[in-house]
Amino acid sequence: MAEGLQPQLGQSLLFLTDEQLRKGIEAMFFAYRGFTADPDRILAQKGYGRAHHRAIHFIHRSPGTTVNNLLSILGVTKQSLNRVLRTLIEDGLVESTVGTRDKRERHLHLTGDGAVLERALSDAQRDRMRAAYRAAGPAAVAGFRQVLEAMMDEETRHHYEAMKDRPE
Amino acid sequence: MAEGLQPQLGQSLLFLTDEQLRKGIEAMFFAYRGFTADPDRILAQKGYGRAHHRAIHFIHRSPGTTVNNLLSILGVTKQSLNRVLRTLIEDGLVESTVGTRDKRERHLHLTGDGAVLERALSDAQRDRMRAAYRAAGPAAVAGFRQVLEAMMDEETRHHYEAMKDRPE
DNA sequence: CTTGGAATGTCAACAAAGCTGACGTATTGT
DNA sequence: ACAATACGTCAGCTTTGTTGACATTCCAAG
Repeated sequence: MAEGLQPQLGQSLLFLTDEQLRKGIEAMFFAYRGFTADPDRILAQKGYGRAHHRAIHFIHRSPGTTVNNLLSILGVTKQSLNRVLRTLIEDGLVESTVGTRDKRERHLHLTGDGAVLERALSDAQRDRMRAAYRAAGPAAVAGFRQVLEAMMDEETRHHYEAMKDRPE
Repeated sequence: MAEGLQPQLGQSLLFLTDEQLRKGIEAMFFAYRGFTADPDRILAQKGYGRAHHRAIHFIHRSPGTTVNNLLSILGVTKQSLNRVLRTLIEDGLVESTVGTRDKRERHLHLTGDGAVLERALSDAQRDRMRAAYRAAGPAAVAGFRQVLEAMMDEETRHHYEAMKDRPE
């Protein structure tokens, strides 16, 4: 809509037109569906949902994390998280142990079975991600990450960066 | 995990390590929350949800589209879409007209009020997108789009590309 | 021309997962 | 001793997905 108005800028700002932004918005919407499709299929078989996947992912990522910490990462209410956590504990995928230093806290870990499911889910998700990365190439991937990081809320970005370079 | 195993590849494949992929996965999760946060606030005020936003977006994008076409773009069941559409029609944001050629079809359009809400929602979402784009720069944006497109399902990508360059 | 099947859209009922609010219990720290 | 914190739970509501049943419309085969 604006290319006629700012000819002196040449190509440099054309990527900020409403049309380009709309394409980006639709790309996010459609890509997110692909992003979740493979794990969703595995989860549906086991009677779980996306909420279970998120809990499993971050417990795997930060073993021993507390309920409160998980809450602030996931950005949901404790009632909502608790419903998911309860089924995972009942099914023997997650174990909750009373804190040693502070006995009010519960530390969360994946069990062997939990780790198996986590692996299946993240393998499925990584396979698609890897294919996309490989198709796009390293420069594109760097840009992808940059834009996503700039799109996060301030507080969310802190969570993201806090687990940025944790060693394997 | 693998940098010791393939020294002959140098930096070239390091962006495909499990760790890099995991970071991309988390970036998608966290960024999507930011992506939807601003419209969600507007929608909540009016008593609508994300499903209403999606319907409004694509009706705006393709005026006169049929329910069936919208269904295949959104990837939900017709019953689910219908509930959303019904409230939008009742509230006078969308109008549904019986098809002239085929009377089974309903053609969907935004009303004046509907266009006002659409504008508010897309302005909010574009503002964040624009800030992210501006912060990351044009090269990063190109990579962002490339990776997202590679992440879509085959069928989804066809929908995406079908509305790729429709003129304003 | 009729009639049966396919396509389109609507209504009803249920499930997953988010939310608020209230409350109980154990533990910690002042 | 008492207030604050961490966690769990009950009850109830909302949004948005699902399946199943049904009405309307179109089209094509007989």
